[in-house]
Amino acid sequence: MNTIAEENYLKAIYHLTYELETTDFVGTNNIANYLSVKPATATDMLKKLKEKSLINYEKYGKSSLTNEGKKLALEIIRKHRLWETFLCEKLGFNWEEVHEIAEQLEHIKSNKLIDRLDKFLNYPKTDPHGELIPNAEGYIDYQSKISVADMKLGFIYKITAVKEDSYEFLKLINNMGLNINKQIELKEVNIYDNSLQIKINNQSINISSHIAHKILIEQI
Amino acid sequence: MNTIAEENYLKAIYHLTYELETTDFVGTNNIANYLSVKPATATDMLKKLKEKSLINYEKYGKSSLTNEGKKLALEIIRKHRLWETFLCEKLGFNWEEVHEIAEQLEHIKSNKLIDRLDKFLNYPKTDPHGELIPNAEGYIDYQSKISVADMKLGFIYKITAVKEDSYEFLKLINNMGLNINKQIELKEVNIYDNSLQIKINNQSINISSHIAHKILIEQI
DNA sequence: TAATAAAGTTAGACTAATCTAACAAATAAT
DNA sequence: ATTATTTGTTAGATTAGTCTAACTTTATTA
Repeated sequence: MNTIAEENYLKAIYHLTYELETTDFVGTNNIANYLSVKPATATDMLKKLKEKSLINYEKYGKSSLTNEGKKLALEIIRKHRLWETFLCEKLGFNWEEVHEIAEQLEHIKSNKLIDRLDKFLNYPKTDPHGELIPNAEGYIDYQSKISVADMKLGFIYKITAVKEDSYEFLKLINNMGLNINKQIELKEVNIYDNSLQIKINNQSINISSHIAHKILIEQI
Repeated sequence: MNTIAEENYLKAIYHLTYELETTDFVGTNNIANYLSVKPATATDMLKKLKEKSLINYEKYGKSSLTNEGKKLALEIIRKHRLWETFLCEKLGFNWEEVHEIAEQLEHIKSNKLIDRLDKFLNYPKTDPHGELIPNAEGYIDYQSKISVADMKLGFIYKITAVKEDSYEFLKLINNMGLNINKQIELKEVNIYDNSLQIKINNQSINISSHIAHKILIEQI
């Protein structure tokens, strides 16, 4: 079993490598800065995590997660995002308020608890910020995150979900014929305003960039 | 803000004084034993809690909670019992499984969280074990816990709740005419088996001690 | 009431996580 | 390529919570 501090370092390394940086390795100062501790403190913890085979670390070198470390980091991120979803959907918090509380809840130790929570929330794929939630095996379904704005020419997609569920938004996309499971294809990007020409229902329609980002799709 | 260890000591002293013992003071060994730590460890913490004005403690003497300490202890107990209720009612845990998880959840810091949870659970008065849940001000409504078995001669009560909700149990008490809001009065205790003669609906009926403990009442 | 037992405290040590200050290595810049 | 800057490490100290071992106080009992 790992301490809360250890879990926070693993999570930090995960975010820095896979979400904020382009490289697969992160520096000690980087980690220290992210966690608001001094570099000396981070050095000590990196040694400890290397000892536990959770990270790759060499003196004066950059660090990276081992497979085991990555798996643990994803477990914590899963917990964090499921709790955030719970706080917003069930307890009515705004998504700006939930982060701090989820930072505490993510360290509760009980696999059964988190699996039951997942079920209670109906196995959500994304949290209230739109971030993907890893499943119990630590697998992230990146497919489920691409939106109409990410479509590439020459591929066919289908609409799977929307990111906003206000009545007004749903009415609009319904009027445009953009329904779940409909097939959709990119024809052209209008340089002028980044709006898209889309083929749907055998006709070409124009979708604003704003709307395009809110409609999730999957390649078929 | 207090540490998790401090909170656990306050809770331990509360339980030992108000729920397990008859006196208002508890010994150091008693506390240490309850928390599975050595007496020396407890001594150190007792000094610290005295310093923070959360307990009354004198060298070689017994300890007790100050008003502030008691208030904090009740806050933690409130959180513990609300989380237990959540785990059982919303996530489908059995009541034997929830204690360990609630021991962790009770230390999450956020008043807003616990008040929202309380609302989400519809302001429950007791947890799944039948223990009373203190309200946000630390007040425990002991009235709501007395059962038919606690009735005194010469007072009039009304039925407010039941502690078991199996179909069979509800059918039985319905057949006996014991419904919510009905007025009820004690006539006699049968020494033979501790069963009670009760006046209800203008007739005298016999209720076994077992059933009597499961029907909650309130004096009117 | 004096001896014994039980309860409680003190002193010194350990671990985890943090810090500051001094130092060392790696990278960038002239 | 030598210097300057940035990055990272080491050593020693601190705080919280715990331990063991030795000691003191209070309570019990013969």
